[in-house]
Amino acid sequence: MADVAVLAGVSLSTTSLAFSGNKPVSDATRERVLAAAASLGYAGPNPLASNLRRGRSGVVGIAVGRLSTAFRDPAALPMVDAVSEVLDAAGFGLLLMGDDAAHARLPLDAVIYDICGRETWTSYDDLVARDVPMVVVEGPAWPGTTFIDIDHRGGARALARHLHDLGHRRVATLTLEPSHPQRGREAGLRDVFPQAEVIGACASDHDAAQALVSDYLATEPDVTAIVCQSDVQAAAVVLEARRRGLDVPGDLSVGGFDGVATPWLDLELTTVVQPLADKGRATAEAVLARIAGERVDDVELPVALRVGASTGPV
Amino acid sequence: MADVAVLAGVSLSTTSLAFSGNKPVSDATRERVLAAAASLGYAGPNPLASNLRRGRSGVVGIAVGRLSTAFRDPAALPMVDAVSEVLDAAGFGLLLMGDDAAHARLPLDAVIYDICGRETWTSYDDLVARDVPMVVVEGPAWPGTTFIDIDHRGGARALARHLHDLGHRRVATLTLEPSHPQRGREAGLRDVFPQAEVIGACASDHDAAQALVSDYLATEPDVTAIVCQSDVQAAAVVLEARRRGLDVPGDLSVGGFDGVATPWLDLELTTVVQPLADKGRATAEAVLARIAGERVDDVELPVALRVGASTGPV
DNA sequence: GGCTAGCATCGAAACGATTCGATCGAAACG
DNA sequence: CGTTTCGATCGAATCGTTTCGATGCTAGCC
Repeated sequence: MADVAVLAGVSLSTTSLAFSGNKPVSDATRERVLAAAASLGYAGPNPLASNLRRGRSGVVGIAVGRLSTAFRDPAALPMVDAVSEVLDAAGFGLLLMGDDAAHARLPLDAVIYDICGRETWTSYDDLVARDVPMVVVEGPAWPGTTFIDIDHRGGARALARHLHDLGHRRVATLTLEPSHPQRGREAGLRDVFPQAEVIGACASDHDAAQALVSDYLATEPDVTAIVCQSDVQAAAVVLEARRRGLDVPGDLSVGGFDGVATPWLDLELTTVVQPLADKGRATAEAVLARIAGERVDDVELPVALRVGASTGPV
Repeated sequence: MADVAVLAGVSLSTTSLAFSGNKPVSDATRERVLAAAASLGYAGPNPLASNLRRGRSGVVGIAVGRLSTAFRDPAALPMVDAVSEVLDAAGFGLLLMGDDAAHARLPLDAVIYDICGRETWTSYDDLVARDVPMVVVEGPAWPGTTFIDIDHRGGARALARHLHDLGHRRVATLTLEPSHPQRGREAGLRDVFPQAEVIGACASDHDAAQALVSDYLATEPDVTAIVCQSDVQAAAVVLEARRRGLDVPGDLSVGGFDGVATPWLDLELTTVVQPLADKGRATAEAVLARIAGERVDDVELPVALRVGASTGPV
């Protein structure tokens, strides 16, 4: 940059300003600087140096655990997509943080913890020590973090009421692996069906859900509805029920959660639709605000029951 | 860090060495330094400063286009997963690069372009100017980049031969949107069935494929097999064929590409299995080598035909 | 014509580490 | 006991910007 300054006949500071635009520079000067840069093959301020000086890297970490697990659930993508969109627009990039890596040396301006089932993350203490802002999505409300969530309990309760209204009284549920959202969703169900039987817990994964439900249905249980805690699970339950000759919703009603597309299913699920993109945007905005040093309030987003064709009267 | 040095009674350089381990430091000294750091609440070297000095950020960008599109295809995840794993182990993080964002200011040590249909990327020129190493996976072989690919053509040809051996002569194909892999796969098919009819082109997306095939099958075409260029497409074709009362593979054989799991399908697809994890590892290793300044040869990985239950004799 | 504003520019001081080459001791050797 | 060797430690230079406060200059105002 110094060479560019000399060639353009201006000072180093002016050259910097010409690139960053942080203070007014006359058009003539700016053009002279850019021309000099071009002729010297200078590609603009070195990001590393710029980062040090500004105390900011423009990189935001997102901890989602193993990628293939985290993104297998179609609910994850639109959310991360929205995060990425907002951050991109603000000039920030999104860095995927694997499970256990030593991210201590990476230049992170903030970190997002998304749907983390694990109650502890190896990096948490370190990030606290470094004073890196953290935003937790549907996870435990750790001290010092900003918390973005949806109304798990309210949504689950609405779905349960819908089933109750249809006359269902004997209901079983397939839960997620122990994690934060799981608790609220199960609680909402129990607000209406305190006795609901737990079939088992598994990730939002087709095979796992199908296996659990297959075993369960083999016992010819006396239930008229199964409430799942994700749409992927619900889709698996529908397919498995049919495979066993049950009609959905004639013989069995099935409820989901998330409101994602299940194109391989020729039936619209009754489910609790959560505003995935809004959640992502709220998350990204919280991140930006915290990076800017502002105080940020926790957020809880509403959900909506969508009645599809997978539930019906008893 | 200077304060830590003073408190520990050593020089700044020794303190740095105690943290980085780049040169031997006596155990006693290291402990003293770490203790001093702990008592001062010093969380280790500032990554930003470290980055500038070392000329490296530890961040590798991966350009995949829009996330929700890129990761909807289950073939994408295991590959990125493997990339992330290798990079993590080497202390690098993976930064998702959206479509058009200005990543110019981000501190990137290298960039991966994955399966990019677009022939140009807005960031390419800039990265060349900055001299950032680039690795292109299944994309165009731009000058200066390292190229990781699989044997699209050979795989597609093997699948085509398999169908030919089963007696098929009238074959149609569903192609991907124009992009690099598409070309090789279609070429492989035409090595055996030069006249194969193109049903249409769409992304590796269930709905899109189903729509295309639905229209096509409505014309009651005179074909005995449909070759798809991804498993997601193939699964959609199977379901759509069945919906129209066709038996697979009795009335129609269907071939895929990728070798990913399609758990919602009760039938194993005949497909070309590509080594997704190997591809990811090869990519990450190429990235690391190029960051280290080594010359790296292009890579082409083999694929394998897997005969499942979606193809059968005419 | 003198005075104030305000814009463009500049100099210099950070930002917080890493690393090269030199120095200092103590152990190993003959 | 003198010399060599090697590991631990240290000083100082450097990485390439950004930004604060100051300066000069022109334009506008009464």
